[in-house]
Amino acid sequence: MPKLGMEPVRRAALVRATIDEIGATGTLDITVSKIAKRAGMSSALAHHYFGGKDQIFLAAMRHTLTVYGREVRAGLAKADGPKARLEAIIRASFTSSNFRRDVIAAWLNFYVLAQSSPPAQRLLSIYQRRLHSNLVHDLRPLIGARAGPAAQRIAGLIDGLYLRQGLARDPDPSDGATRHVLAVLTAELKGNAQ
Amino acid sequence: MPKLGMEPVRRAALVRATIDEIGATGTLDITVSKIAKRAGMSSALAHHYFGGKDQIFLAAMRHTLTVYGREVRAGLAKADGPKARLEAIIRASFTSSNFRRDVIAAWLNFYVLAQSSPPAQRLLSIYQRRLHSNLVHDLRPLIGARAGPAAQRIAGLIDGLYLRQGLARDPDPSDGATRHVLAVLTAELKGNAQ
DNA sequence: ATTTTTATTGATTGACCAGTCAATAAACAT
DNA sequence: ATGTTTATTGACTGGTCAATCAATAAAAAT
Repeated sequence: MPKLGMEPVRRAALVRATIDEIGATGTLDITVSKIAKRAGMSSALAHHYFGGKDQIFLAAMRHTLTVYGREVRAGLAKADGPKARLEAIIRASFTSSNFRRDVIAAWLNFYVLAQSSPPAQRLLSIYQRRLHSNLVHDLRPLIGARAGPAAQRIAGLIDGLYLRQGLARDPDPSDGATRHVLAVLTAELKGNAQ
Repeated sequence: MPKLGMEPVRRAALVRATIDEIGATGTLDITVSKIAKRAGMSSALAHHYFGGKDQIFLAAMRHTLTVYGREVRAGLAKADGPKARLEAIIRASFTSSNFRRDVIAAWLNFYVLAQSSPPAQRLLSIYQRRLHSNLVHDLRPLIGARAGPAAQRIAGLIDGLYLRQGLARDPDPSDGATRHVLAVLTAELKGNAQ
């Protein structure tokens, strides 16, 4: 039965199945067999393509980060001027593709893993640095030297609201979180945060 | 050898050992045997007093929450007026006893667990509601109807900065986080966040 | 035609671990 | 003295799971 060129198809299926499985259980305590079954293959094949459980999960997070990065860039492309660009960055963090229950569950487990796994820590740092430098880039022309601290506050607020929303029982539309961050952005631009 | 009245001693030792062990590994993926060894007893005894692994961890989080609550109350007792009280609440979240690596690791794992464990979810809700109502109580006299949304932003910022600090490699003194939250508080009080 | 590469899985191994239980013994109660 | 409660553990059980491997087979290359 072997059709050639299956590798990318299988990898993609495993990545999606991993996020689905994490979303279904909430935990990273899932078995390779379950992921493989969800992706329609044997666990041996999953090992064959990824090598091990950690690498499957890291691939899933790399994918999540790629999707997020794409959304940020898409938003920035349409934005005109620093303020519009800042709003685009903030909105991108709460788009429906990043704000789904399963994706949030993956993020939470990713945070936990980042404490003990250097590759996960590295991946997380990439996300954090990118967000920070994106924010600073567009805050600087508006508030100069205060851009750095302001960016830290906004980034912290994004992560915190993301976390809180992920744990809320009611699936509040991401609107609330977005508006909250925009409100703080406004305050930062008015220079009243000190 | 049995000395009587060991139960509270053993329980306390297990709670402390649990947080230490989580801090050492970063994961909740720890064995009862490891915890028990760290606490100087057999795993059977740990099971005897707590019943199961989940219950040991929940007890550890209940303890953490108790310590945190005590610190909030201690801060509030010394504060005079709404603004000083708000500052006390914020400072309490970042005291050295809550801001230790192992405690933060426990929190992260607690967030993950809260997605799938109703008792953990309940415990987390208690923390969140308490923080929110504490903030609203002292924001209301200062900014009236805007207290609710402002409290959500401040609570989100606290959680987000806590999370970010927990994942940073350099153990930045909690000062930075505290100052950031106080800065946003100032902005909220000036009424410029919308 | 046959060798090599790619795809695929069932079965197995080796390790780990949560939870149980029977057994031991000190303290206390009667 | 005898019985009961509390403390304690070594040993065991049942189950789970990551990772490996040998075996099967289709496609591609020679």
